[in-house]
Amino acid sequence: MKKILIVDDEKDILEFLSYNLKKEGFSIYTASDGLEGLEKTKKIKPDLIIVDLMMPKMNGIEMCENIRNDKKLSNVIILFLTARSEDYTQIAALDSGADDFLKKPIKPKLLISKVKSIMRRFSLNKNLKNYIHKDVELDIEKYSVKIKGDNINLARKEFDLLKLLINQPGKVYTREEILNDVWGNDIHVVDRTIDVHINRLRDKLGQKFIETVKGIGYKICE
Amino acid sequence: MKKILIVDDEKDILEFLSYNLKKEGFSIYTASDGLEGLEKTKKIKPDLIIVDLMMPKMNGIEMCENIRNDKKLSNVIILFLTARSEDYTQIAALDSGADDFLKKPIKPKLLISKVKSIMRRFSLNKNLKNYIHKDVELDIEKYSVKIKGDNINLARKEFDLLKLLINQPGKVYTREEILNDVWGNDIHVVDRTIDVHINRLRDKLGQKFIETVKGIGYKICE
DNA sequence: TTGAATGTAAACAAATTGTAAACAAATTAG
DNA sequence: CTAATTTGTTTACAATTTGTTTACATTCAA
Repeated sequence: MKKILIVDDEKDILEFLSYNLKKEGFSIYTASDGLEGLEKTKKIKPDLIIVDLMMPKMNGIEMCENIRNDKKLSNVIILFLTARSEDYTQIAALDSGADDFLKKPIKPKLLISKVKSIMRRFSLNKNLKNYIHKDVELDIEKYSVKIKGDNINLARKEFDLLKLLINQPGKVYTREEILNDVWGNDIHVVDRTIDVHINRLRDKLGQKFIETVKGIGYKICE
Repeated sequence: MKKILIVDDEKDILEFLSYNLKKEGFSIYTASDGLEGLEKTKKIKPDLIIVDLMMPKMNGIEMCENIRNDKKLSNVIILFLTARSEDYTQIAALDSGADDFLKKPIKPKLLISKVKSIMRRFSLNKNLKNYIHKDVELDIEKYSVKIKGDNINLARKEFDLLKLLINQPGKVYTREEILNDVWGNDIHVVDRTIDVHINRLRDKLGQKFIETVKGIGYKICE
């Protein structure tokens, strides 16, 4: 499920956007100022951020710049919410790394269309995603994994498994989730196969990188 | 150099856009209706298309749909030019696969900003004429390849394959991507054909230049 | 303490790739 | 035009890597 973070200081707008986007099946998170938005971005790692240009504490452009300067977050799509459509504002926003605009007043149909369209566009390039956690760096495009800068070699299933887990360090992935994501619904393997791959990953990544949650599944240590 | 195709039936607008974009260093091509636009898209393979919504013969939306349905062209960015900004029009356009909008009257600064911003997202160095990586030097125009300055002879398919891979050293190209790019999606050859060509490339370029990523595809060593 | 869950090594199965060779198609030379 | 040559494709099989299962050891929590 695609995650969308909405950042706006006006409660009405937050609710309005949440309602309309939830209806379309997106996972919605909210924040009410730029600082909170930045924090949640780091925590949640949304696929898309819809952010108001004018906000207290940290405005949208500052927030956007902060995000673009963080290598770990560089893949997120940023959509600006703007009341005024003056050119100079848009230019500043574009330079700060915005991907698109939504003009107030927001019309639900246009909102949905735009969000879907921009998601579609970016899903073409989604293989550019990188994940960094602790000493481990994962580059989807290069299919490479580095530990402290040194390349290590992972087999395909090991890579896919790590890719899943590293999506959200700290989150426990059940065996069922893992089977569904890494193997797919129609392929049936014994549960214990996962354990074997986890074991091999631990050999390569170090014993402490992946934690067992007995009775549930596995997670990457935060 | 990035190629931009502008499709509009109004000569004034074609000239206005051409002038402003040429000044920024883009290669500009033009067409005056949707049909011509579609043909030129196939021939030129532009990075970006700026297309008027309303045109004779084939309107922008139809043209856009046609392009989106052709897998070979699916990466092109499409920017709509629209006089009216009514929502229903925009929605139809977004659904047809448009990436963004430009509203008439067009302001040069906004145009440039928008074009650059949207290009940045798709910043693949596709149309460079020469590639140099390690000891290997590839000249697209001359169709020649040098190793440490010495010419070597590559067959056409070998050349095309190398040209693709050397686009982004380190990036893994899947067999599917390779087939799509080197052979095109309407020509069907067996997967293993790729392997054979890779093998021949290795004989000529040295065994260590191209790396196998088992289960995925091939990449050029960084 | 005890039983279920997990770690782990080893055996086995399956998939992928390297590579040579045969053949087909396209190109070039005569 | 035809023959010779080059290029492109398929195939077969060996080598290698990867994936899965199994069996037994170990751990952990009730």
